[in-house]
Amino acid sequence: MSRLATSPPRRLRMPARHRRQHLIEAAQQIFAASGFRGTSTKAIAEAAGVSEALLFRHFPTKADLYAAILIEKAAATGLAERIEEFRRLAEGDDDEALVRFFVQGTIENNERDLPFARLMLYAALEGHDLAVTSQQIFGNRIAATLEDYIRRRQKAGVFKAGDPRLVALGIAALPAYFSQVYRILPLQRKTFPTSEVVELFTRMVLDSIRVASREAVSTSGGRERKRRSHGER
Amino acid sequence: MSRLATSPPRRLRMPARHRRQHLIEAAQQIFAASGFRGTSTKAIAEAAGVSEALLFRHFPTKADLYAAILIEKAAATGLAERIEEFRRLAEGDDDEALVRFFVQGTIENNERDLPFARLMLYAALEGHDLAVTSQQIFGNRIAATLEDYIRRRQKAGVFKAGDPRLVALGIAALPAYFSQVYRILPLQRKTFPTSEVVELFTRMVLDSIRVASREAVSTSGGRERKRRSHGER
DNA sequence: ATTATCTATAGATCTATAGATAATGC
DNA sequence: ATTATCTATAGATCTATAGATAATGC
Repeated sequence: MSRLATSPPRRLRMPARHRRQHLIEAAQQIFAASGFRGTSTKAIAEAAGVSEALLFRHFPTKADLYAAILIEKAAATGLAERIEEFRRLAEGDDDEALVRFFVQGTIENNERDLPFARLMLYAALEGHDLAVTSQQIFGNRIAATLEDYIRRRQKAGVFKAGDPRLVALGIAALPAYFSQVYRILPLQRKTFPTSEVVELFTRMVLDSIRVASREAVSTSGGRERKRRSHGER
Repeated sequence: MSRLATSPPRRLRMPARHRRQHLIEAAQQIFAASGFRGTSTKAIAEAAGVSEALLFRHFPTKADLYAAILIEKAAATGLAERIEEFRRLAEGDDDEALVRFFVQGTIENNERDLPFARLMLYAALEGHDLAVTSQQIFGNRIAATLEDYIRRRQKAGVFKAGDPRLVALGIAALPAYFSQVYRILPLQRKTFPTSEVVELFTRMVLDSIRVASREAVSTSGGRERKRRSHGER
């Protein structure tokens, strides 16, 4: 075989730690593109530029590699800080700030690591539980915080009635569905700048959950009428 | 009937037409569960109770079978009639009826054929275009009708401003995302009756798109109040 | 006679392992 | 000496085909 001067066999060695990390990243791309069952270890090894044997030396099975990705990435997404800030916001009464943070965070989080978002969607479809899955898809802790906030604001007469779980889902739906259709899946050609989407959705969400304007007689009937005019809490 | 050593392998023959249909239905279940790449022809043949050879006699390749499902089902979902009725509604000015029809139709359509819904999501992720895909996921024609309606109502001063494509997506998001999280994917254990979801989401959507003042005055008043009481239909 | 179906199998691809070899750190 | 890496390959599974056989309709 003729060997070009520029590309010698060039085994480049890496310490196990680095190689492991490198493999995780390469594998993530491929799994994100084709799902767990649709991805071969050969494809991963090629993408990473190593032999399959090396792959199996780092991860005893394909499933182990997949699990490593989920664990690794779930931690690394900076989700922890996001939850922390969200919690702080949820202690106050600034509905608009809270909603904007949530809407924007959801969209930007997906954008920041699109392959990971795809991977999560695949994981949900393929039914890999690993707990991580369901946690990531909707972010259980964030969801719980959001629900508590809704409950509190409903009691204060600021938010309309409705099962908090459903209301929370209705809020999450806009940024989540937008991300899916416009970013994660290749369904729409035209796209929108995130800022425009965030502003529109923030307004839509607020209008959908808050009791209409302060002085107007409550339009949506029923129990909202007992809303008080003094500050909540 | 119990099948003991005496019972012969009981070949039950079907005319090609029926068998073809039968294979399509069996295959749909399996594809829906595991996606195209995650599904083996062996698994399909077993589910259908026939040999792989027979499968390949009806469909030259696995991809042909998959395509046949998409084509077959896309036509059969009764989507055509739904679009027609939606068009009629979109010619009038009854926002609430239109939104309720859309929200309810989206959720019920998904419920009616959950495997197909899963299949479509897989198809979108795996990138099988077939045109059908993108058409089904959001229903291009329905989307276009909805956008036109939004545009018209914005001009009439009834709906708030905002890119009609984004507003339409914001409307679709609630029923679509709900269906995904609660019906298509196995993410939540607790569930909600469709009627409750439809009522809440219809109200949320209307409040999110209509100009506030209008809300107090216009069409939806009396009838809505009556429907809101928690009794079922 | 025609058609639906099966068994058996080819050849490709997949996951995983064994054993050899080259680079690195001492 | 240790560690990272490779080549080669086993054994399972996958898609698809060839050729045989049983049921059906005339």
